[in-house]
Amino acid sequence: MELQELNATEQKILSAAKDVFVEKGFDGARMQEIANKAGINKALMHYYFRSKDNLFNAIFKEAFYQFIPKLGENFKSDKPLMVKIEQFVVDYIELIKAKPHIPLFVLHELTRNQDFEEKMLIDNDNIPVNDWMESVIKAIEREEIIPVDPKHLLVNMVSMCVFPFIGQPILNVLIFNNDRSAFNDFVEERKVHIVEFIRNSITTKPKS
Amino acid sequence: MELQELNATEQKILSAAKDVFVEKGFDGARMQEIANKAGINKALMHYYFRSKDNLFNAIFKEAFYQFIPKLGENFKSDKPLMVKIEQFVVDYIELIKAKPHIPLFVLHELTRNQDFEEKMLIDNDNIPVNDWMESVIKAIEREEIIPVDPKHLLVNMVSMCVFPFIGQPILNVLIFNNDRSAFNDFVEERKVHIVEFIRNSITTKPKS
DNA sequence: GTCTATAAGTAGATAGAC
DNA sequence: GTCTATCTACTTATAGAC
Repeated sequence: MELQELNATEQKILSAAKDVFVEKGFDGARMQEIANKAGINKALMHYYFRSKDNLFNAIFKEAFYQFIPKLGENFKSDKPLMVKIEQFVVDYIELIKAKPHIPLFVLHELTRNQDFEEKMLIDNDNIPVNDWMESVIKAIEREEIIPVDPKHLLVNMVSMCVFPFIGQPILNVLIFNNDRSAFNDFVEERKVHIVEFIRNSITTKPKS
Repeated sequence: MELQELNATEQKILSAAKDVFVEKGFDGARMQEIANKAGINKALMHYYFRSKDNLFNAIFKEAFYQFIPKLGENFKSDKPLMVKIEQFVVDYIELIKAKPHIPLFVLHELTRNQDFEEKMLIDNDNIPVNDWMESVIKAIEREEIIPVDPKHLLVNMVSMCVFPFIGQPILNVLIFNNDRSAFNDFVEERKVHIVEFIRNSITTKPKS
């Protein structure tokens, strides 16, 4: 989306579209439901956005970059690695807590639409994985942490933050006996737990 | 599904249905495509399975229990916890490698269909989370591992095994530059890496 | 059991009045 | 810009011949 002005109607449509697409997925979403939720009719949606595909693309890019955290500023800094990891884990869990359905939605749609790579045109500059790699290697050289593969460490960290939200329906049944507040408490605990779990695994300091 | 006899046609339909539903999801799947893939026509599908919903339910339960690993035999044993963890990680990654699209499919459909709990009638006996909990607590008492919340440890372990497959399209772009064999190597490495990562974090032995 | 033909309903999209 | 009414295509499902 360009940085053009959006009138109130367009904004209402986009907001409703995002709600419905995220909840139902592209295939399950109905233009009629989006129109109803936006308080207008279908014809007006097609006036602003020519097709369902167009409308979807308009909301997906934003959802995608909501899911891909901006590691940039954090990892380019010169703080100790564990400080950066703690900041990432806390911020990322907080982010997903606010929009818990975004990760599953994004990943499902990416799998559905194989040629997304061209569409999304992910610019690796915006998502500086290389900064993360260097950051870990430096920490190893400084002997802040023991030798560890930066890619696996990154995937471990992200997995442990995101997966509970994607697997929530199963966790709710198998672990929390459908007690919704128990799940929320659990996620809150993870901000501390994940950092400690990683720290115990990779830091050179003796354990307490 | 009961353990009744299934004729060849039914099996062809079920097999085709599973392929299409898992690839496209319920909303994206078309009965016509399933019929084509099974080498029959739509009418015959409706003769055996009354509706799309019926056909879906027939394949979903199997997919679900393919995704939920049977921890039973493993965790009821009296082996050291790290031995059990290693066995779980290796077996589970091998399982998902064989059917890499099952996890995202199952989780997406569970989210789509809120009342699945009644439908699936998950019997907690088959999925003995309690055995895992006791197993961890025993290991803490024996001082094989340091004190750690069994629930978080379970979620950590499962997350690190499953998430790479769910997030594969993103990992492929951000980390592996679309080199598919690099992803496969990465997953293979994780069988060892995850176990070591957990061992370093929770065992009482000094690090090497 | 297996097929062809078709019914009934719904989806996305457009025409055209205001 | 916003609406009502409608078109066209597609989807699930069924009727009925063999």
